[in-house]
Amino acid sequence: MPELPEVETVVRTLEHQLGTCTITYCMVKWDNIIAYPSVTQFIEKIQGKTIRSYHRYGKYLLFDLGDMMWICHLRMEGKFYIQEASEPMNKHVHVIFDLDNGKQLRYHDTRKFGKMYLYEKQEAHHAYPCFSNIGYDAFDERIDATYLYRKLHPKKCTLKQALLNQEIIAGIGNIYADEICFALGMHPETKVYRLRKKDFEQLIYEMRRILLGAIRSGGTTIRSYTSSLGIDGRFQLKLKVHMKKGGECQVCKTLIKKITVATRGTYYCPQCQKRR
DNA sequence: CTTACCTCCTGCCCGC
DNA sequence: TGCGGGCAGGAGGTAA
Repeated sequence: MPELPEVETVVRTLEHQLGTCTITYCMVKWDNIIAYPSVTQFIEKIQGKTIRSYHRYGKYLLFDLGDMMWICHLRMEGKFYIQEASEPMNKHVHVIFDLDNGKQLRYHDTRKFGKMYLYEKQEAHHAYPCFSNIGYDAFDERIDATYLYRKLHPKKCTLKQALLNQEIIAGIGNIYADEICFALGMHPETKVYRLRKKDFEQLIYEMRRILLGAIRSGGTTIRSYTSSLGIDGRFQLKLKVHMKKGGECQVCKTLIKKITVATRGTYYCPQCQKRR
């Protein structure tokens, strides 16, 4: 499940491996991947465009095409591969881009949950319809304790729900939400209105420390996720609670528990993480 | 406003 | 060994 660090890894890898290149031909094999505009329009407009730069916003990838912006969300299992046209086609490749450097950029997505958008380029990110409900990126300087307190203190939701809410902080998914709760020593079901400004300062610090650590190790791999070019992240070795049910807590040796919070599988240490 | 539930999909895991 | 059922999960949608 690509979250902020994995998407960052994909962006950096594609930028490094492809650089500036032109899309000469596009083929869509599963229509529902294309969220906007229509499949026909998407193909028509993207062919002939040059990828000028690569960006990330929350969990979204952005390809700057000059006059247009191509935006992708990998959801659960989306991956990009750069391959020779002669290499065998995997059955889970749903969108194919021929490039002027002779290679193909292939979008692979086992569950077909990913989405692609193609818009006229806008000045600001929030001008794109797919970002209308997306808040600041986790590394955006506008996220500070005051901002989080103002946004979250009136809410009745739990800490884990708040971390997963892309309208407040963009980029955190199920894995890092669990890791951040552990780092804070807070139970994932702690109500956010119990948190003080000081807690939010700590939250921002731990969130960025964990996300940066994951970016440095190339993103996390759990079951399905590999960044483009088959490079696996190695952060899974450093996960402290996520997917560790029945394992010993590294701090206190208590067994890690798994519960469900807002329909998400949630892992935590019952000793280190207390409700407030 | 909040919560609950449904949809999209496939692979995996379980029980028989 | 195989088959059917249940389940996970990011985000958007709708209903209550």
